[in-house]
Amino acid sequence: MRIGELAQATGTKAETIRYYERAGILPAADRTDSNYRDYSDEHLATLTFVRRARALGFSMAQVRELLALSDHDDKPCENVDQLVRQQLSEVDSKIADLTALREELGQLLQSCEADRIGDCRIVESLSASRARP
Amino acid sequence: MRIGELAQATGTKAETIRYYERAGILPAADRTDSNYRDYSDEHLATLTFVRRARALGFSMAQVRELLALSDHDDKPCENVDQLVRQQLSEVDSKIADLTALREELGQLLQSCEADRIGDCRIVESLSASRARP
DNA sequence: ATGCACCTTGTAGCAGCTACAAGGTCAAGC
DNA sequence: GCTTGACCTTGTAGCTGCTACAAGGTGCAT
Ligand SMILES: [Zn+2]
Ligand SMILES: [Zn+2]
Ligand SMILES: [Zn+2]
Ligand SMILES: [Zn+2]
Repeated sequence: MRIGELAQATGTKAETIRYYERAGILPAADRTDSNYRDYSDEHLATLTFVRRARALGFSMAQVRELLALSDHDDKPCENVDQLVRQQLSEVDSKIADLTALREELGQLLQSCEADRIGDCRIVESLSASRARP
Repeated sequence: MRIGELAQATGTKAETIRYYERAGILPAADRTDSNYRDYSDEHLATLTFVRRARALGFSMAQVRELLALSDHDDKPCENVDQLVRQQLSEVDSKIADLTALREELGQLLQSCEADRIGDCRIVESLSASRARP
C-alpha cells in the first residue's frame, strides 16, 4: 500500500509517517519503480501499535522500547509491564499537578469581587506570592 | 540588579530571562556602562507575575494578554476573569483526558497474566484495536 | 494534452525553553 | 601587575512531536 492508504488506514498524516521513518520508529518501506513508498501489512501493524502507544501518552523513546520488546516473544514481559507502570505513574503525577492547578485557578476566580483591574485580586495574586490577608 | 540576581530572586534561569526579553514578555532592561542588563524593581514584579502565570499553566500568549490587561487599572477586570476561566476549563479538559488515559493504562496492566512477551496481553492490546474477547 | 490527485525531497516553523561557544568585564588574591 | 574565576554578552543550535510549506515527479482520466 502507498503512504496515503496507510495514512487513511491508521488516521495518521502522511507527513507524520515519513517523520516516523526518519525518527526510526517505523522501518523504511520498499519502493516502487517510481520511488513511491510501498508498505506491507506488517508496517500497518507496527504503525497501529505506534499510534496506540502514542495515544496512551508514551513518548517516542518509550515507543521505541516497546517496539523492541514486542519483537522478542520469548523474553519475559516484565519489562513491558514496567514501562506501562511507569507511564501510569507519570500520568498520575500529571493529574495531581493539574488538580492542584485547578484548585488554585478556582480560588483565583473566586477572589475577584472588583469591577476594575486596579482592584482585581486576580491581578494582585498573580503579581505577589500567594500570601493573602 | 543584574540578571543573575534577578534570576536568583525569581527562580528563573538567566537564559530564560533573556529569552523572555526576546519574546517580548519582559521589557528590555537598561544597560550599565559595560553593557550588562540592569533591572529595576518593576522588572522584578513583572517577572514574578510572569513566572506565576506560567506556573498556573497560562501560555506565553495568555501571559502577554494578562500583562497588557494588568497595565490598565481603570479597565473592567472582566477580561482577566475571562482568561482565568478559560484556563480553568482547559485544565479541566486535560484532567479529563488524563483520567481516561489512566483508566486505560490501568486496564492494560491488569490484563497481563503472562510471563513471556509472546503471550502478553499488553503487547496484544497495543497492536490491535481495543476489541477484546 | 491537460488536469488533478498523489507522491518525492528538503526545509522551516510551532512552544518554551536549554545549552552551548566565543568572547568581554570585574573584583579578589598573590 | 597579573591571573583566576565568577559573572556578563551575543549568537546559534538543540530538545519533542509533529505540521506546513515549496518545488518538482508520477499515474490516470478525460
Ligand atoms: Zn471580576
Ligand atoms: Zn477581577
Ligand atoms: Zn506480565
Ligand atoms: Zn505482559
